[in-house]
Amino acid sequence: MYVRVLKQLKASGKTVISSNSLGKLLQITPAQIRKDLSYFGKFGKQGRGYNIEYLLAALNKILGIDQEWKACLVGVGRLGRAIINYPGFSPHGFEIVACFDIDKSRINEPIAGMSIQPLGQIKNLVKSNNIKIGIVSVPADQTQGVVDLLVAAGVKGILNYAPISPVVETDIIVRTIDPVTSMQSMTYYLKGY
Amino acid sequence: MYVRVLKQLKASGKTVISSNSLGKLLQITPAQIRKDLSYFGKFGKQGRGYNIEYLLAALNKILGIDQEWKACLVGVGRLGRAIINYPGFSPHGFEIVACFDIDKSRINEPIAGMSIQPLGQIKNLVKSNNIKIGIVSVPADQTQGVVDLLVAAGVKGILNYAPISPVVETDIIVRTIDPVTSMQSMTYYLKGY
DNA sequence: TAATGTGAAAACCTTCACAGCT
DNA sequence: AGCTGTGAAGGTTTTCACATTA
Repeated sequence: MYVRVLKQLKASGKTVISSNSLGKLLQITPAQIRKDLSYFGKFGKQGRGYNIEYLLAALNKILGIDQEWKACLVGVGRLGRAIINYPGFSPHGFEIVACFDIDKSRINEPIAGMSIQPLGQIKNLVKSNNIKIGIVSVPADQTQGVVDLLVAAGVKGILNYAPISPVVETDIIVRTIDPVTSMQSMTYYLKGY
Repeated sequence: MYVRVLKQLKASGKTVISSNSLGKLLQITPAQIRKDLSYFGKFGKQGRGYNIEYLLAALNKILGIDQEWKACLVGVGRLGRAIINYPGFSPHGFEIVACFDIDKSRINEPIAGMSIQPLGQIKNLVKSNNIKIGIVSVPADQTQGVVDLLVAAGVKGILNYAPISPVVETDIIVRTIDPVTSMQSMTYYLKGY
């Protein structure tokens, strides 16, 4: 969130921001912001605030987004194709360098400069390309199996688009994107209306 | 998360589950599950566990997903069209009943049984259709404006697909779906590898 | 004067451990 | 025997408030 807003502020030409104004934008308290940042270092100047460019660079480093990350995608259906063609990843240093599908009729089909590979190739390609992130866009009932394949191949992070919570070892980081769950986590607060 | 897993369990034919087994599936402690549920009532039987169907029905009610929710979508570009045609919402009681775009050339274009309307119609249609949720799939720099329009029209929840955090009154619930942010929140833990 | 960084206090959340029910 | 529901304990997170610095 910090990175997202700081980028916007930088683009808008601002150079300095206080925890107070940043808090307004992020809808969190100024104290929270100062405490959050204090865990990683001292990035501000008393009396002035934070230099946006400097703080942004520091956060990029802390978050590990000052480097390129390679990802592969499993499940080249409608959703998978949309993700592969999504132009938002590469400007942020995320590159999808391989994709896989279980459907034999799709193998070797060209897409975005790659060709679709069979699941059997996951281990090879993950290792040889040093891929650390797997994107999973397969049907729910195939998700756990595919996640297990990816983890066995050496992937450390999973971006999961299926509406289930795959079970993984604690050193594997999973982020699930599920619009229905997002909706369902709103309605509780909307009931009153 | 509970609802998601309980549905799977129900589909698999199971009828009862303990906090222990549920914890394994969700990767949280049994005590956490019992405490979570205890805030809303007593749903289990000592010595047996939770009746899956009963707990699921209770949670659906608590979360407000035992009813239909109407939504509208603003921004009928590539992403917007994908969302409108996504078949996952309606089985869960979420129905997109109107859509809007700023682009005049798209007005009245038919899509999924609707026709694209101009932004000026937001207020009318949100009120007349009792729409409580707005889905926003417009470019980042138009998001805040569109969110303001939706809120002014009476929408109480926003599902935001733009990579920014719109500022809203505290009684408005926002959920942002941003794959890049999801990725960026993983890399911190992946740095070591 | 304006704003950070930070101990201390307050608030909140998770885990423990066990009485009590099936 | 097995498992829930729950006070109490233990941790963690957030907020407060102020010394300090530009």
